[in-house]
Amino acid sequence: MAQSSPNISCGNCPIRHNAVCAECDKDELAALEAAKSYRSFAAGEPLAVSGEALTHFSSIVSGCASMSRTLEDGRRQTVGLLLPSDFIGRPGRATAAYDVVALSDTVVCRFERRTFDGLVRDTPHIATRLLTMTLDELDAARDWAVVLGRMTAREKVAAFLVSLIRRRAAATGQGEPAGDVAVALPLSREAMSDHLGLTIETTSRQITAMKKDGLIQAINTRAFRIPSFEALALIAGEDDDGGPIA
Amino acid sequence: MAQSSPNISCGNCPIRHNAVCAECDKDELAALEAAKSYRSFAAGEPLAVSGEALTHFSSIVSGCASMSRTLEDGRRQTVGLLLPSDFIGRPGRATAAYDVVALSDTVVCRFERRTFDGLVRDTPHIATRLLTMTLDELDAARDWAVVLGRMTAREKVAAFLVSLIRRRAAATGQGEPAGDVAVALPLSREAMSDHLGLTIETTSRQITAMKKDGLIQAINTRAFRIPSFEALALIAGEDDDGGPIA
DNA sequence: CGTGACATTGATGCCTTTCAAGTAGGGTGG
DNA sequence: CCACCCTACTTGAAAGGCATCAATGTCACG
Repeated sequence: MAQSSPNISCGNCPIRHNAVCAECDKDELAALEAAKSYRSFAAGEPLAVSGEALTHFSSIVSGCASMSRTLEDGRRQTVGLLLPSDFIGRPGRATAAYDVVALSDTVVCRFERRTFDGLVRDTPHIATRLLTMTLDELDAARDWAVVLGRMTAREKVAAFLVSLIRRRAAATGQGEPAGDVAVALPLSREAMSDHLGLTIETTSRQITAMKKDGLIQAINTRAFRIPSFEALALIAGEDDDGGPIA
Repeated sequence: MAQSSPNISCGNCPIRHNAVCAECDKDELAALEAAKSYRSFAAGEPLAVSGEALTHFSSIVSGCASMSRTLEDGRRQTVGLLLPSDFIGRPGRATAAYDVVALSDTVVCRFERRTFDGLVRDTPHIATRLLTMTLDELDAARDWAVVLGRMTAREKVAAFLVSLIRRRAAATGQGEPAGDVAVALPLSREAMSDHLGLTIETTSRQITAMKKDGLIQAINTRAFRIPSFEALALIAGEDDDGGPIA
């Protein structure tokens, strides 16, 4: 069950320089320290349920969660993969728009909704950071629309791996990945398929085929070695500059 | 060719209460009046080109534009349909992330990029409004991901018509559409297909089939009568409360 | 060592794409 | 004013990719 977690100091926080608090100075941080609390969720637990009250604004500190919507007949589409520093909720809204589920054990740093609304209103450094992050998320969502709308199953799987590897590298302060890289999948084939708009079977078959083609090597079912990141990115529909093909 | 257009007063502006300026008071508006300029684009003209410099932050005043990305082999996905009050550009970025093309004759109200960056920094009412709009756009982009990833061709077409009708109603200050409604398509079958992640042929076939089923009636190729908005929304995967199905 | 969740593999069918041809509407020039 | 033409749209036939249904395999855990 979801549990409160002991507070850690913002100074030691792993997402200190990437989350909504990234631009805050010492004084502002003190105000956040006073208002924040931590909570941990086990893999599979819901952090939010679409349509229901969302009492807190949360930032992922560690772990991984998916944001998704499920249609009446069971079809499900993940609309975002939440990694450390990503946020859940929005100012001025009391209801969750999507289901959010922990994919692995996850810790969040959170603020009561009304408290956070006040922080956004009174702390320009939070407001501007939130705007930047939201604009980034918007670009990411739009980029993903290209994947969902126009790419083949194989391209989708490659694009997913590429984006996962890129985000990992960015989060650890590394530059653009290159050459031989490893990637651990924080999610099941089902969660992956929901993200890609594919069935589990199609996803699995594409992975198998990509192994046969030497694009990826299985370390285990949830971890791959990628002999050539560039080759993978090429399949994902990108030129070798790291951007989408002109 | 793109042309400068005579300025109109913010007081008479059709998007005064919906655009980034919506929350501005009289004094702030005066600053905007001084900095703004208008420009008009004929249908088919580019407002922005992906990867190239974007010198201005623009708001659509009238008309309609599409934001899209084209892959090397010609596959194209529209990532956003821009209607009056929607904006193009983002603070602090000098390069366009997507292609933006006018679908019909379009007028924009715009600010030089650096001027706008200053306005966002110094005018809280603009910053907060921009945040709200960006969060709304993010939700819309995520909602559309469900359509692209999990819906059938027919559902996609229905969802598109529903969203178009809803946006029209919202822009003209009406509530939720109901019963017998008409809708004028501001775009070609091709642009529509790019938005839906379908081919022109599939889109056309679905429209034909929906006519046969009595869901829509052709006024002409670019305008339909919808005998029952509710019936259309149901096909688009929504319950009759206007929200996505639980 | 049995059990259950997760993943892979196989066979088949269907929806969408692809390739191709035909139709309709709008504008132009004779 | 009408024939012509260009573009946009529609319709048809066939192919292909992904989904569906079904079974088998694998690993962790009790």
